[in-house]
Amino acid sequence: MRKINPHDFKVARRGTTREINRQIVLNLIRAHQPISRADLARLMNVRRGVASLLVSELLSESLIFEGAVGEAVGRGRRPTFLYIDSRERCVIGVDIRASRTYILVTDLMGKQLGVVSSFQTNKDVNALTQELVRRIKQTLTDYKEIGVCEGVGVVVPGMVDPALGRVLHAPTLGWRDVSLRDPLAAALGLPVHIENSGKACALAQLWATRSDVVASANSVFVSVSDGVGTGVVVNGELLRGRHNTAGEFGHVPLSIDGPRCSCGATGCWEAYVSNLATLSRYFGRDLADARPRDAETASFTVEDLIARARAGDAKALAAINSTARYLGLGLASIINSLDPSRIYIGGEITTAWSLIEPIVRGALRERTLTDFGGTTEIHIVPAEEHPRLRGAVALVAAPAFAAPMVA
Amino acid sequence: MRKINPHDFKVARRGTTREINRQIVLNLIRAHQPISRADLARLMNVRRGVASLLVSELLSESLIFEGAVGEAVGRGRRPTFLYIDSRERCVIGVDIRASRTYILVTDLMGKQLGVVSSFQTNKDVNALTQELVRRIKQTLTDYKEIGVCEGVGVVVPGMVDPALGRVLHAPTLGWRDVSLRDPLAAALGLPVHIENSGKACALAQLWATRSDVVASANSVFVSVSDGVGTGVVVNGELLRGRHNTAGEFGHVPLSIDGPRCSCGATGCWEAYVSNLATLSRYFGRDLADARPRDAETASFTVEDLIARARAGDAKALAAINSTARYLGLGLASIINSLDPSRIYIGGEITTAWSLIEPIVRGALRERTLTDFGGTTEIHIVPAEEHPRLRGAVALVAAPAFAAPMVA
DNA sequence: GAGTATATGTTCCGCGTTTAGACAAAATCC
DNA sequence: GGATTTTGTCTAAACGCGGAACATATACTC
Repeated sequence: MRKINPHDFKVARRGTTREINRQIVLNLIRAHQPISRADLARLMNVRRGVASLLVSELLSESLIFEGAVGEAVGRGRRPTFLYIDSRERCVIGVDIRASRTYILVTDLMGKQLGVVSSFQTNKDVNALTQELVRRIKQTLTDYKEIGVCEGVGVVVPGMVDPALGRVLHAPTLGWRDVSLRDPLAAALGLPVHIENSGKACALAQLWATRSDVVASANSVFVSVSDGVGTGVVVNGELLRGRHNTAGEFGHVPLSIDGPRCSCGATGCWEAYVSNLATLSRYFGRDLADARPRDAETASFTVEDLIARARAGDAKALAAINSTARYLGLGLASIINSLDPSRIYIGGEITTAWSLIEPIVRGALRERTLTDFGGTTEIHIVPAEEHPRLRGAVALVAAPAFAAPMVA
Repeated sequence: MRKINPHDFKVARRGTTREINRQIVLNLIRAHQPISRADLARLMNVRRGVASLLVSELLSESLIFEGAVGEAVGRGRRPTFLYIDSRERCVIGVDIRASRTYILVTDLMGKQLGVVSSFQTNKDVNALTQELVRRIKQTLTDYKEIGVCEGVGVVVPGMVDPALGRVLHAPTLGWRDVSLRDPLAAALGLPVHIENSGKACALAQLWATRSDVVASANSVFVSVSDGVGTGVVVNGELLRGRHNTAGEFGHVPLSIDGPRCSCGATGCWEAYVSNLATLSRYFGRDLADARPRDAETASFTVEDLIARARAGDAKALAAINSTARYLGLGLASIINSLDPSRIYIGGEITTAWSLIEPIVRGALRERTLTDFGGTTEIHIVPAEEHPRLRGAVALVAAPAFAAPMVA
């Protein structure tokens, strides 16, 4: 039951019906390919004639293509299968992180086309832009077979204004109101989209096409690494809020008097569950201590910690279990406030999921308001799936499949 | 950019375009009445012919009516004004609270038609249902001029399944999985809708037609009274979540080690800012103390406390200021997680808004992640506006104006 | 191997709805 | 009283769904 905004609405035009159904066909092909016109008509509950016309429109725009004739199930004419046309079209995803920057090339369906390449992040925006341009151009010329590039998606760990294409604030990069999209787009001659990495991760899961897991239209992505990034999907749409800053659950407090957080406040969830917090707990240091780690501990990662815990180091296990508990307590807040169908968790700590799940679940049950809450689906997203890069790619690929704005 | 759910979508039919535009016209008349066909056509950017046809459809269904001919602005034929037809049609709103139950009759536009009546809540569901039926029938026969009743909206302080029409859990009423809608509907012979009161309050603000304030499509309603109820509106739609339990910000913690909350957990926002918490703070009692208040303090309300504070009672002022600070800290969590365009606050504490606003704002700035956050619009909704009853009414009236589900 | 049954994909026409423009009605200005 | 302007209605064209017929292609049966 959505209210029509009487000051900003979209009237349905003569072609609106067509536009809607066209997008539905496109999405059905995306989700069910290979699929025949007849099956499309059945799924949509329209006559085959309508489906045929919609398909021929998409064919003429070469958004889809006719593949081989399929095998008939019973008797009768065999169906011609339709596919999203991702041949000779590619998308580039860029994940800028504090330490390194990653690049991935995929097709329009998000299928990985090469290896993930990376380089050290130069925090000078101009230098970074130049290096990105160089590497992207290199990639596109090196591999001619990947075809035309449809666009570049860039995700950044910070606040972004996607409309203006600017990074408003990225603390770990030291960026404040820097222009990123337009210089990149100008130098590459390609459309560029930028977005916050937490939001992009949520997008990636929303738009993922996996046969085993159906994407959830109400979900939250929680990325636990140096900080805690979150992205929220409501009704199949990314929750942006007034200033595109919605979804910062990392800075909702567990205890307002708790340890100091990188954001300046105290007791944020992030200050309890970030990798830094977990390691600090292990090394017995004050969580609020921001001094650089000494040489011994500088290269010690959460993965190392988990390895030690699995090897029987009780102190390591205790540190991880503690993080697990706080993780669950924070997830409970997300569940109480949003009641999502599913929560995705990414980040290094998830490699210990088998160890920590019972503790997370226990904390969850402790603080969720309803019994449902404690049973909320939790999906672990391993780092190998590159959720941020997938999200960057989705920024480019998804708009073509989105529902038209109407009413 | 909404994703089309490939397993649950709505194909656009031959009449879908018209359905959409019909609803737009209805909403424009609702928002701008009195308005002429020609003005509708201009607002919608369509030909007058189309607007005329849509209007005549609505006229034939007597959803709208033609009023007097308006005064011409310049020269030319004078416009015939159109209005939502709320003549001879009424809606009944019911607000069930732990202590008392309130009834309000309005027209389809939510205009109050009589006085708000109330009676002591009988916590036995059957008895309460019978009394409600008796009183509603009485009201409808007493005032013939209010016309046909379009339906009854009921709001309850607890978890509701609007689809099944059941109250799943209402702690203050002691209800657990009770059937409320169907018995009422059967006895009254009228459509009945039930919903959680916090969600209804948010609905009320979304659907309110006020010339001075434009409703916000991204807002949060926070109701501070015995407990803390919240309702969230995203993209002009009530946020329900998987089990219709979304929006329980009252049980997001400020400090997990804080005072015990009615929900069983500790340190919930509610445990810091509810009326009980404020009063307990004044009386110097442990916030976690659940013992019944003694005779002296039993009838002492937050309003009394505010009166004392305004009269110069330093202890009273301190108690209120403390609540104000916690209120701001909790609102910061809402802003960080949802970044709404506007927050509505209702409840007794708001009568002290002039006293507490600087403190609330200060706490807000302290914990919001961005500078925008601290400037989020806050609207006070006074009790006299009966936001819960308005919400109950909106449950009945709003569906007729809602956007069609498409794509 | 011919005939029959069944499934896919195309084509044609009907009808509802927007789009465009003409026209009548009503009011003001000169 | 005539010109001008605005409202509201009406008609024809274009568009796209709805329904059904038709051609095509395959498998089964005798």
